[in-house]
Amino acid sequence: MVTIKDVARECGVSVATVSNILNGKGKSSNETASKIRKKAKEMGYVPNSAAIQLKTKKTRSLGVIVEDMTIFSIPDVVDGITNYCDKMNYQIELINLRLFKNHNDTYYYKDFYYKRIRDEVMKFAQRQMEGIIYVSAHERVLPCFQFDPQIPMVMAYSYSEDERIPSVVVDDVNGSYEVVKHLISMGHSKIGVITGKPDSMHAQARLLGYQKAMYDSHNIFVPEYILNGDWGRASGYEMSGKLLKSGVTAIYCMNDLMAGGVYDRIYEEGLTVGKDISVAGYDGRELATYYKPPLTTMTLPLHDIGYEASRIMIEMLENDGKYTGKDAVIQVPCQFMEGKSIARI
Amino acid sequence: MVTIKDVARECGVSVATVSNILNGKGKSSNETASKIRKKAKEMGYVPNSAAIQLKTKKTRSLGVIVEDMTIFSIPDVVDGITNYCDKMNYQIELINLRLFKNHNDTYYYKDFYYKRIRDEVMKFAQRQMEGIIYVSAHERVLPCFQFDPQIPMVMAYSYSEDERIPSVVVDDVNGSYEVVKHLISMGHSKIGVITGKPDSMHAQARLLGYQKAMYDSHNIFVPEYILNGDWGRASGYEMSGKLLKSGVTAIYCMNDLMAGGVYDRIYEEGLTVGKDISVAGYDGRELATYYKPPLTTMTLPLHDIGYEASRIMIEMLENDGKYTGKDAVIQVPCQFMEGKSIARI
DNA sequence: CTAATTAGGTTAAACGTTTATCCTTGTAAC
DNA sequence: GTTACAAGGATAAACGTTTAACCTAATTAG
Repeated sequence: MVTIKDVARECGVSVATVSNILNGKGKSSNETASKIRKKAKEMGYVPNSAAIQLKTKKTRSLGVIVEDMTIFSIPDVVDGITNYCDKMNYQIELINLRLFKNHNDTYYYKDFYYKRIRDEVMKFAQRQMEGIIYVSAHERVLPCFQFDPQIPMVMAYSYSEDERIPSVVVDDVNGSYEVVKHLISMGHSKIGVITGKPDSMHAQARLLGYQKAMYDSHNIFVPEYILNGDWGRASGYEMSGKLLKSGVTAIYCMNDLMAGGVYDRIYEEGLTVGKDISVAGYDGRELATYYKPPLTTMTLPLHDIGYEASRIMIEMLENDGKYTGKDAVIQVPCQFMEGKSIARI
Repeated sequence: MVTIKDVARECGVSVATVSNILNGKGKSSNETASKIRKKAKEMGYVPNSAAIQLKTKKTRSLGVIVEDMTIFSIPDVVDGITNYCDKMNYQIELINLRLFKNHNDTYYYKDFYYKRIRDEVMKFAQRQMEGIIYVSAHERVLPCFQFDPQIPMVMAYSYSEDERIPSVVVDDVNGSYEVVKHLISMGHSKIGVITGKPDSMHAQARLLGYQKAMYDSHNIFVPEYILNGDWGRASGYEMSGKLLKSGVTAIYCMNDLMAGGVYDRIYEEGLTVGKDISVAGYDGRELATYYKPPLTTMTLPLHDIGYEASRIMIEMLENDGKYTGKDAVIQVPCQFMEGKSIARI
């Protein structure tokens, strides 16, 4: 490997001069400057980043921790992160916890879980990462960052309990509001809803959006129209049975998977989706475009969440690691995706 | 940040001693040893990895380049890579080229494409990555690594033209062979096949597997049974129209997406999949488990490919960066996934 | 004509480790 | 009582940069 010394010797100048020229600092004649640049290129000089790091204490690297690389949504968030970091010329180190794969249930005990994360954060600190982005599709709040190493952090796609740590999340309330508003605008007022797991933040927020939309449109609140699902396809199938009997004209599922189960049930009863009964989903998964008819749903802003999270991270870095935004929680809007699963009545 | 000097001063010994103890080298009394270890922990000493890197020239980091994080298969391969690297205590730096997103078509011109990759490899070299794993879901061969920096490389999920670079790929021939053998074992002999794009390595290999299975079972080769698809759902729909007329009892699609189109067509003609006509797929996508009936398919060994690629990478690293395996191409077997889409006749 | 400034550099310290070499003691062997 | 050796450490150079401080000659201001 050719070093700055080699270049300096070859050009007959000091290393300081080479360093200055190559970094666009200091002063020097155009003559030497171009000679140095030419030689450096010629000799294939690449600065040793370990040395630079050691000296400047800047790595221009971010640590990214994901809970599971292979589940829906995570890769898209990472895609957004890489997109912005590339633009800003930041490097990314990736840690994939594989939380749902490596370990048995004991792993979920708070202590183990937190210890693992703490260890990884420590490693990142040791490697001089300038900041850490934590990506989780986990619904529950993660209050796990109340410990030592003062390295700036941002949560993407899930919440932090610690208010000093900004969280970039889906704007579920408004997204859900829009879906239901759309159903209403198509003439529906008896709108059943199959929720996700009731203790999930997403389900809570989406339910609020539903209620707000219903309220704003002066629809009477009917408790029987609200049934708890568990995000799984089977629960969509199961709950829609009850809903169909209750006389609703539309079923809003809090994710596309459950909507799949709802489709199954509807066809089983000899009805047709988008004609006899309407269905709306949430998530905007590719899967949903293959449903027959294609599902009307809300696309999650996964890429944007990653992008925004890294934008905030780098902004913090330029500000002494402190977050200066007014809200600790940043809501990113979903995008409406119209299919053919909703009838006008 | 507390350095080794601080620890040394605090313990009243030299930095060399601290370094030796903490790295388990040299000799020293148990007394000082334990004192140093205790103090170090107490003071929260973490070694500065930039300094270590500078001195030892070892980073224990691998660069991973993926062409697009968000497309099917890539995240699972990365998952496999992280799994093995975690075990071996190697760190990962990620670059997501976003090849199909950022740029218009001109980008695909060989020169641009190669230049981009070369640039990224250079960056990795500068950052002292010990090796690079290149992950591509691209079908075509990538002859792009014939350039300077002698940093060890491994290809995952796609082929390299350069024989010095090992490629870890799906064993398509045998996977395809097994699928078709299974169809035959269920009593089918008139087996239509919808291929992927004919110029793709995957399609070629899977076709060979098909032919081999047919030949081994003494089935007559019928050219009309082989129709070219393009991996897209629509082409499955289209091609199955012809196939149904030609009297086949089973249709083998070279991916699950096309199989979806085939299902559509079959139901449109008033037939039932898994009864009147059988369908087999390839890829083992989650999607396929939601088909009705669930599709019988071959699951790609994506995790294993990543795992194996990094295993080979690290093996190379321990061997002066040279690959010593006998084959430049490592085939990883698929796993058969039985659905209910194949009738016994 | 002198003093101040500037252009175009050079010197050397510093970043935080590792590691080969060197230096004391104390003990054992003869 | 000398010689050897080992145990337990210390010294200092080196890794490849950056950067503050310094130097010299030439130009400019007054």
